[in-house]
Amino acid sequence: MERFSKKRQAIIDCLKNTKTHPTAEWIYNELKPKFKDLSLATVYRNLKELKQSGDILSVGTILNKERFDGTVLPHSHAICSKCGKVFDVENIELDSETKKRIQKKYKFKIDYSNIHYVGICKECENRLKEKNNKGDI
Amino acid sequence: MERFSKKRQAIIDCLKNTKTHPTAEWIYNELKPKFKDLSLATVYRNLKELKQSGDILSVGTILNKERFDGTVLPHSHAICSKCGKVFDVENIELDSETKKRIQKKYKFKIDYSNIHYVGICKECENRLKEKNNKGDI
DNA sequence: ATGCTAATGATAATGATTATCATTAACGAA
DNA sequence: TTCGTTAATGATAATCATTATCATTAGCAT
Repeated sequence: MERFSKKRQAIIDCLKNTKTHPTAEWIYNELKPKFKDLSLATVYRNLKELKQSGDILSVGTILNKERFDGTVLPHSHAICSKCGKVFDVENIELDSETKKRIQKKYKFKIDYSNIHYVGICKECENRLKEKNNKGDI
Repeated sequence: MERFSKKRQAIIDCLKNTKTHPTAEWIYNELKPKFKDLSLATVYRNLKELKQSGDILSVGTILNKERFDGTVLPHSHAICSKCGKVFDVENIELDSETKKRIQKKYKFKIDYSNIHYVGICKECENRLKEKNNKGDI
């Protein structure tokens, strides 16, 4: 039977209390001061379990690292392809006719759908401009 | 100046000629019989470059492996969360008002958007049923 | 307080992807 | 056609995020 562990709860809280979409390592560094004996393995283990139980979500693998999300209400993500920054974005309802068609055509049972808006955040755009200007000597 | 390499062309062709959404290793195994001296590194290298140049797309990292797509016309994907199988799905136009709002609110320049329909394919559903029935002895 | 075992810490192992570097091959110029 | 330049490659070591292992610790029912 599952037990109530302080570290698991801290991981959940950490994720619920940030608007960012952290990696396992970020959460580890965040909690380490409070739990001196915290192990990175514990963070990975719990994130995996919490994801399976539906208590948290995964945004997917961005820039080679999995990113997590404590907000389970339906919403989308805007993702910067340069720095990997993620913003929560309002949910939009997808055409249910399309969903039905997919389920029928592929005999595929849809559990949920994700929308990712991929692009460039302001900071990265500015940084790229800088670089270009320097090249124009 | 970029040169025309037979192996790069074969990798592109391989991707354009399959309806699946392969991993680097799958492509490697597919081409190995024709190019006895093909190296896995060459496949990885080219996929990375082709992705950057926009000649191919990445479906994302599924079950810990990056999956590629030779179809660059706008479309979506249905993804089985059990086996990782991917189906191409008709494109649907997302609400442009929402996009404008995102760009303004986050000062975020959207390049493109992805829709993933996550669920369970027929084969996996059947397999799960099997397993459950066996448990009911 | 005791016993059971889920949860953890430390760390080795795994496995996908990338970097390195010597060699090969594409291709423009002679 | 041959030659020279250098992009592309093969082989493999290195990287690094994630997972597995196992001895120890700590929730919690009794």
